[in-house]
Amino acid sequence: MYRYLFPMQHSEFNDKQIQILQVAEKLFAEKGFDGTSIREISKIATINIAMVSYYFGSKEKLLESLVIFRTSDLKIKLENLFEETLSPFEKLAKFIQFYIEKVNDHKNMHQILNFETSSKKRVLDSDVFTAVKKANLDILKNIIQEGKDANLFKNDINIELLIPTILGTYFHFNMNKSYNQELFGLKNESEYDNFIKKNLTNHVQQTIKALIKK
Amino acid sequence: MYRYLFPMQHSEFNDKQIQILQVAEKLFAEKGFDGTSIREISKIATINIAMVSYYFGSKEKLLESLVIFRTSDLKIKLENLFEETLSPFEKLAKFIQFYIEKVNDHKNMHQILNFETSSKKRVLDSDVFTAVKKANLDILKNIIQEGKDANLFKNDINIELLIPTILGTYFHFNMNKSYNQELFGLKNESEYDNFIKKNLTNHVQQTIKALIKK
DNA sequence: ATAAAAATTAAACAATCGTTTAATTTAAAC
DNA sequence: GTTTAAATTAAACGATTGTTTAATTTTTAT
Repeated sequence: MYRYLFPMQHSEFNDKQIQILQVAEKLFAEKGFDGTSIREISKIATINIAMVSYYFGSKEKLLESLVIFRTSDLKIKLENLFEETLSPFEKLAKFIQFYIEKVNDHKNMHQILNFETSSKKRVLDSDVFTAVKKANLDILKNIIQEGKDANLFKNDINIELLIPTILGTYFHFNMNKSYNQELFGLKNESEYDNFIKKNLTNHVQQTIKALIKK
Repeated sequence: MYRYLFPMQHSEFNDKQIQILQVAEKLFAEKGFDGTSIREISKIATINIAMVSYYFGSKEKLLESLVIFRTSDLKIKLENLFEETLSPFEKLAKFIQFYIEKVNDHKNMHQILNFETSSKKRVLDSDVFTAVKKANLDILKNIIQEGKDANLFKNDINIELLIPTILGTYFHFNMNKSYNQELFGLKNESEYDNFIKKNLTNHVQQTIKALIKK
């Protein structure tokens, strides 16, 4: 009997651990942390109940490991965008497109984080997310500044409030999924996803553009 | 020993029931439905554990009763607005202000609903909310139409996506409360609430206005 | 091939969960 | 004031929770 008691800070997870993390991510997103039992995770992941404690120590530490496992995926990488010869408007549109795309790719993790960060039950190490959020915000700030310098964007823009509008629109759309599926006549999953990629993304792009253009 | 076994469809709740509902609302919002125990509710509401089953039948039915208890509060009442001699721009601004104000007044209930409607654990009677959402949407549609008729608004507006932007911006701001408190230097609760009432509301108003104005 | 380490298992653990019980107290009706 | 109904209580219920145990199997290293 061996025990993984060291903290998993550098996401050195083996295949079995990743298998557990993926099932946990799905179930936590669908039913919430408190609404998901270890037995349920074990059953779907086809492992023994004891393996969760064995690999992660506890249910809470499983959540912490999941966060560590996914943290790197939350950062948007747009550094390359700045080297391209795009106008500030084009850069902004791409930023929005990539951001929504990224968040949509990891919607389960974001669903979990949205609940956990507003919940008073558990305290997740928010420093990591704060850093990620600020890094993503800085990318936007640079684009806006470029547009200001080129005399294309307004000067009195509250950049910090653009993120809530960009992501908030997406999240709110997703939080009312079945309602919106009916409202927009999106019959299946692929139509729904396509609507996000095209219509919703375009709506957000147009919205932000209208707000900031001089 | 008597038992309240009939369904509570018309929110005829007595003082004790309302007391329980208010505590439950707060705790469900803070810790989630599954993260809140009946014993915890009872303790804070200073009632006996059995009273929840006595009055509501079960924990799930307590949630259903809570939804019924609050449903009427979710509708925004703006009929009077149409009788005023306001321009479509002013009406739109007022609509946004009232909507955000209303949602902010019942943020706990909305927090619960946001989780429950996206959760696959329980199924709330969504017909009620769908009706409320559509009614609120219709008010906005009327305002937009008025603006179109007056040749003030664009003709190619996707009205259905305006709501996600209006409410999504607010919800996303609230979901990252502590992050935003630091980012905007909002030291206490009243400063935070004031920021929503003024800055955030103004931001949303400007955003929607910029998007739709011809 | 043997020994040590790691992985996996079934079973049991105590704690907590929502719910029900039966008895008692309080309030309402006559 | 007596009777009936409603409200409230402490205690117990069985089920489920996360976690640990001790034994066994599998893998790795020598």
